[in-house]
Amino acid sequence: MIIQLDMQSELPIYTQLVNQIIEGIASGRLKPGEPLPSVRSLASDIGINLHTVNKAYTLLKQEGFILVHRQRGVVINPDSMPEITKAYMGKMRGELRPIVAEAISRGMSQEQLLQEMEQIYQEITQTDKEYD
Amino acid sequence: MIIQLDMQSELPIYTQLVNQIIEGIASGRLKPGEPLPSVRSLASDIGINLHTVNKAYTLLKQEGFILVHRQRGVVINPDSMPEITKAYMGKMRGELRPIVAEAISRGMSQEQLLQEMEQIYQEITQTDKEYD
DNA sequence: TAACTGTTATACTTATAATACAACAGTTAT
DNA sequence: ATAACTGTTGTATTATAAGTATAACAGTTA
Repeated sequence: MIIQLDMQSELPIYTQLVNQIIEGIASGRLKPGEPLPSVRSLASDIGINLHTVNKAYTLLKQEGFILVHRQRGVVINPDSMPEITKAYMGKMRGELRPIVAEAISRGMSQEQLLQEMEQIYQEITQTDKEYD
Repeated sequence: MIIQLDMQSELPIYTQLVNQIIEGIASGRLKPGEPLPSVRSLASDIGINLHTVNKAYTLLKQEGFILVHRQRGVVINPDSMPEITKAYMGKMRGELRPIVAEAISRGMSQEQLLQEMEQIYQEITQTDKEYD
């Protein structure tokens, strides 16, 4: 699992970590049951503090993306992924809304916008690569 | 212009202000040339500090959504809206990407996702209302 | 026994968000 | 003229979040 951090980003480090791990799952690079580095080794590898990694793992655990066996380590949830709950849909719409509004203000058509979304979806799920 | 703030939100107040004004423009409720409340009156109306409103206005001005005449006040840009620049597209894609990734992880299909986006686009631009 | 695992606790630093109070320069209506 | 308004700027303060540093605990594994 390759992690790319932007220290100049306005996004907190732990948020960037969460995002990249979720994208790893979405892309298939991280498969169910696959182990993740320990909080200490990952922190050491990318040069950040243990607590920052721990915060990201804790969030991912609360949502159900990963499982934590007390002394065995961290793994991608081997059984299931988080559901499409009403709470999640509300969160997602709340995030999309200002993005869509700005696009409209700038004159972007619905077709353009949907095409961008489709493009990103394809980029993430592109099947022409295998990760083993 | 009705402003609805969520003081419990993780989003800063000035960000909520920016978002709501941009959505006002996108929906047509705020038309080109239309005046916005002064920093003091808006701050007073919604019970926040002058500087918080000023920060939101400054950001909107920098992007080109509003114009500020030194002593005349603030208006929605009467001539043009910000363009769809490469920088903007990069920002937009960077915001969409983690949202799409999470949706994929949770098993949402491309069709479902596009439908949500379309729904939000329609909600914002619905033409069955007139704002005069 | 030594090296590892997640977890927890405390303390500290830094940056951002928001507020409070004040003033300046220019405009507008009385 | 003068009072009331405009955006702008400055400084100081408080609160919260982010990140780091150091340390320890309990259980696992080689």
